[in-house]
Amino acid sequence: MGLTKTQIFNTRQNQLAIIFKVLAHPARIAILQYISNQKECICNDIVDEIGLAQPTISQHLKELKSIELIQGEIEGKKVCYCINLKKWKEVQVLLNTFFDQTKFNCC
Amino acid sequence: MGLTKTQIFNTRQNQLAIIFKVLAHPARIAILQYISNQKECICNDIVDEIGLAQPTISQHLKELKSIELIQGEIEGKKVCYCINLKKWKEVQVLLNTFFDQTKFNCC
DNA sequence: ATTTATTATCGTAATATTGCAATATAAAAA
DNA sequence: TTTTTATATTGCAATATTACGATAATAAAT
Repeated sequence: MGLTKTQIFNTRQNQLAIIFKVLAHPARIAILQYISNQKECICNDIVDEIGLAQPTISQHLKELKSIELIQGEIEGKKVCYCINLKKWKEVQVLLNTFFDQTKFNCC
Repeated sequence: MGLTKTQIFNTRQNQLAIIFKVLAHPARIAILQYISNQKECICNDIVDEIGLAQPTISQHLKELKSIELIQGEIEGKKVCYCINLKKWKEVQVLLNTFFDQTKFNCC
């Protein structure tokens, strides 16, 4: 096994799980925090800041891009990574909806 | 490798990542939704509801318990699992703080 | 006391994730 | 054109996660 049985869950449940999974790494949390506080957010600066190898950071950035939480704008040989504010807020609403929809009937 | 370098991140970043990781599975999302909408939240009912084997559900419940999102009360040979409302709200606040603290200086 | 019912734990196979060296790609600088 | 700089991709080793059969543990029912 080792394979999540996504087919037995609904779209919303799988969507939430994917979002949580992308956020489930301290490096990706740190990258998001760093990007959001910089005026110039260049990949190479992130490598210096975080302390992981360049390919590792590149891979984490790819995962953050996969759910569009960040977007990269090519500027010559550099890439400026930025928070996708629209998606960021959408995700926050989605997570809050999940937390608010629990009804606590039990115990 | 395959081992997350937690030591290079701060406590808050690691704490957030752990919470996100616990929530990063559709079965655990489904379990939380199911528990929160039942008056009687018995482990065996969860097994019937979700469609994964009993040991698998038991393992997922253990992970949810590990960050105290749920608590289990033994009732004879059954166990009543409930949302830990205090922790639930704490986690929601923690996640919202993370989302609100991004400042979007860039781009 | 034995059986039945409910949940937890162990062991293990399959798959996923993490991290990095090596290398590729692409654009600017020399 | 060659070199340098910045980022992405590939390939791989180490570790983690997912799922489940087998089994243990515990309490109720017979």
